[in-house]
Amino acid sequence: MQDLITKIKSSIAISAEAEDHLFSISKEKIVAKGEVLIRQGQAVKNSFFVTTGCLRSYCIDKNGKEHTLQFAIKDWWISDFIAIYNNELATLTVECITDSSIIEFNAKELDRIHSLFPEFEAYQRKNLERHVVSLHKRILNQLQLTATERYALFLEQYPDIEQYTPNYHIASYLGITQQSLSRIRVEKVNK
Amino acid sequence: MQDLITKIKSSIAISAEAEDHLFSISKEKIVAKGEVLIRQGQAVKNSFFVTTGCLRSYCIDKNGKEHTLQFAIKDWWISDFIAIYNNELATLTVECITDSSIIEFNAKELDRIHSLFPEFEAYQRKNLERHVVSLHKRILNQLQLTATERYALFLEQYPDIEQYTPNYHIASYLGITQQSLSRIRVEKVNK
DNA sequence: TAGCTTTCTTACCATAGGGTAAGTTTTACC
DNA sequence: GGTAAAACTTACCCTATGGTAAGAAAGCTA
Repeated sequence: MQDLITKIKSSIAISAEAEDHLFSISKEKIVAKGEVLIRQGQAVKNSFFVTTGCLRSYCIDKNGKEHTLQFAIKDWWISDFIAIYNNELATLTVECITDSSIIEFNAKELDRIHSLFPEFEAYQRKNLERHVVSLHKRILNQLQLTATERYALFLEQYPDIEQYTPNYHIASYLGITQQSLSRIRVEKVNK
Repeated sequence: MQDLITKIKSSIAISAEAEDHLFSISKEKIVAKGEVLIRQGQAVKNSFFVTTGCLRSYCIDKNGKEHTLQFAIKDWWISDFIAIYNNELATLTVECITDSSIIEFNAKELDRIHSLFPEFEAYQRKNLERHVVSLHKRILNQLQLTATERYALFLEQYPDIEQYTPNYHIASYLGITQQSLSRIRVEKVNK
């Protein structure tokens, strides 16, 4: 929990009351590799802040193929924001790739914190802005780069994720099959 | 300008002072088809709210190919948020696809409005959340749908955009060539 | 309405990446 | 340490989409 408080305080000043409230709605959890926190088709109640380990969110298409939307490691948030925003059932599955420790928040309680303690607004706005920017970049990369280039960029941008996750999850994030990623990795070694 | 005020008021209550301030930093403009409001490689000062017409943002890759990040029609915002957030030169070009009327805001003044009039925070948060959700969906669609399916979905989601823009811009948004889009359109007609 | 410009279509071949399947290697666990 | 499961690689052929080029259609403008 201290990780989250520290992260927030690096961005804004928060009162003792606000900190207490945040603490009161938080639930620290240890989760095991393979555990599913949100399952496609079911209701979504929570958002998660990761303190150790690695989680990912993905959807399963009509052919049963998985497509990874996001990885989350230390200090990142993960949930099914599509479902939360639209108040729908989950379109994503959120699963633990490794044993992890997380802080669980009820999404509605977390949303309410902005009206209770407006000091969080600026923090959240910066968070969302950064998120939008990184999504813009990802879309542009997907449009203009080859699979090989996207993989190189992934390793450069997220050097810490590789250690946690099998390559086929990275492949599904990049939009290619694990076989293609394997070929790319072979070519890279031979250069 | 009334369009923007109406849109904001549909989401939050704003004071007369806030409305006045917003008005004071706004600049209504008529822009012609082909006009470039932000050019890749140059400084980015402004964000734009569209009241009529259609604009798009795109980047040009190392082979000179254009990739459309976004279209913007009535009631949408457009700019180079990557550049604004990172305080960098533009990675995108924003151009008018048709004669349009827009409201121009200096990005820094627009950002400052949140500390001057905190009532805008909630509005902006909702805006950003919606934007994140739509980007998540776009990424998932790009990962799991074929070009044909993406085109059908585009027409369904944004039926108003087609009338403003040549097909090759839509193709560049979908991540395919205009030749491929042309083939897709032929197949569709024959069904 | 003629003539230019822009946009769209068609055709041909090339290529990146996919699907399936069969290994091989690594990891986890009893 | 042996065995099963998970992850990765390789190979073969296939398909969707790209590149280039040429031509047709549509839209402007004189």
